[in-house]
Amino acid sequence: MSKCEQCIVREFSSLKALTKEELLKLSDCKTSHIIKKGEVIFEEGENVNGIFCIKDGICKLTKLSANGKDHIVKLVTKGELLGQRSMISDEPVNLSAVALEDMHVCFIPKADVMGYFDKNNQFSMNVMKTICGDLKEADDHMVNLAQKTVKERLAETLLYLHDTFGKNEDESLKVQLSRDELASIIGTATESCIRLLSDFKKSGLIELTGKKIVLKDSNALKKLAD
Amino acid sequence: MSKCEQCIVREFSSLKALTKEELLKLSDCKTSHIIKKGEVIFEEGENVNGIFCIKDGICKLTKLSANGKDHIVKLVTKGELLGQRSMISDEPVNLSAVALEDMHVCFIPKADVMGYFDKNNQFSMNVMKTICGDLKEADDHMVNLAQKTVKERLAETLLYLHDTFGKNEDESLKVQLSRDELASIIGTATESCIRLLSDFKKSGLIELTGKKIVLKDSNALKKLAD
DNA sequence: ATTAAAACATGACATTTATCATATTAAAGA
DNA sequence: TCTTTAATATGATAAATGTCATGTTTTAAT
Repeated sequence: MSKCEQCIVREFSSLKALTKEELLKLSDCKTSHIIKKGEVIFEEGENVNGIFCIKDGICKLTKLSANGKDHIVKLVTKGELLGQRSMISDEPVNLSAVALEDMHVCFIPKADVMGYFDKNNQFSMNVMKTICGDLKEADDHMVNLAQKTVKERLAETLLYLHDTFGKNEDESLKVQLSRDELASIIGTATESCIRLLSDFKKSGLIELTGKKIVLKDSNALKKLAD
Repeated sequence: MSKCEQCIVREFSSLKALTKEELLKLSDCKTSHIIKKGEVIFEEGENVNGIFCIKDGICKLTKLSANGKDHIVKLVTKGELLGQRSMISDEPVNLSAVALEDMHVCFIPKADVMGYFDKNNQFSMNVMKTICGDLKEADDHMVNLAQKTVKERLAETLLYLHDTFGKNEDESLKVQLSRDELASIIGTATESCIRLLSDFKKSGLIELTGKKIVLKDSNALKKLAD
C-alpha cells in the first residue's frame, strides 16, 4: 500500500491540512483503485460512504436529465476529491462519476474522513471552501447556460479545457472528449456541436484532427465567448 | 433591540444549533434592518463581512451576465441566511440580493458568526449542509437549463413557486414576480415568457389577473414540466 | 485483416426562441 | 386628476437550434 504522506497530489486537495500522524493513519484506512477509461466510479443515487481522492486521471461528473440525456456538470482531475458533498449532506451522490482516461484513485471511508473533519479544523475548512467554490462555479455556469448562445458556450468551453487541463506536445487539448461529451457540457445537440466545431475550423479558430482539437486563435475565441 | 432567543425564524436556519448563551450574545451583536421592496441588500462584488438572517420577506439573488441581463439564481425567504458562501470563502459576494417585498433582516458581523462557527460544531455543520443543499440544487438547475425547453422550465418554475412559497387566500401565488423577473428565472426573453403565460392561460392551466397567477391545473403543469 | 459498430459529418427541414415593432394597460408622480 | 412612464401583450419576422436522414470515417471486435 502506497503511503499518503509521500503522495504528491495530497498537496493539491483539502487533505494538505492533515498532520503527519493523520496521514499515516490515512494510509492504513484508504484503498487504492485503478479505473479504466469509460468505467464508472460511482453512479447517481448510489450510497458511496466515503470520498475518492484522485491520484491520476480525469473524470466527468454527469447527471441524467428528464429527457434521458446525460449532462456533464463538471470535470475533475488529479488532486481533487470526489463525493464530499454527498458525505456532508449524508445523502446518496447526486452525480455519476465516469473516467475519461485511465485513473488511479484512493477511497477513504466516511468514518475516517469524518474523524479528521471533526478534529482538524483546517481540514474541514478546506473542504468547505472547496464546496463553496463549486457553488460559485455552478452559479456562473447556470447564468451562462441561461444567457449565452451555443456558439458562445462552445468557445468558452474550449478555452476552459485549454486553461484548466493544458495541452499535449502537439498543442492539442489534453482532455479528449467525444463530440457527444462536448455537446453535453455545453448543453446542446451533438449535431449542433459538430457543426459549430466545423465552423470554428473553417474560420481558422481551431484545428481538428480526429478527436484532437488545437486552439489556433485563442483571442478570437475569447471574443466569441464574450 | 429584539431578542434572538425569542425569534421564531431562528428555528428554520442553521442558527437553531446555537445555545441559549450564544443566542443572548447574538442579540447584542446583530443589527436589525427594514428593507423596502426593490431595495438592494448587497450587490455582486461587494464585501459584505457578515451574514443576513431573513426574519420576514422574500428576496432574489441575481447575477449579471455578460450580455448585461440579470439572471435570478435563487429566491430566498424568511428563516434563511444570506452571504454564507462568501463568508466562508472569504471573498466578495458573487450575487446581488434585492428585496421582492418589504423585508425585515438582521445582520450578524462575520467575526461573531465565525466565533460560533469555530466553537459550535452543530452550527458549522448546519451551515455546511445548507451550502451542500444549494450546490445540489444548482446542479439540478443547471441540467434543467441545459436540457429542458422554455415551456418546460416555465411550468416547472410555476410549480416550484407554488410549492415553495405557497398561495394567498385568493389562490394566487404568494411571490409576485414581474414577467421580466419570471423570464430571468427560467432564462428566456421577457416576450417569450409573456407569450407562454398567455398560452398556458388559453389552455386553462393558469389564470392571470394582473401580476397575480393562479395555478388551475397543477397536474397538467407537472406533465408539461416532465 | 475483415467486419460490425460506433463516432463523426453534413444536408434538409422543422421547431423553438429571440428580436423588433407597436398597441394596450397599469402604475406612479406631479 | 392628469400625465408620464413602465409593464404587459401580441404580431411579424429573423435567427438559432433541434431533428431526421444519410453518408463517411474511425474504432473495436472477431
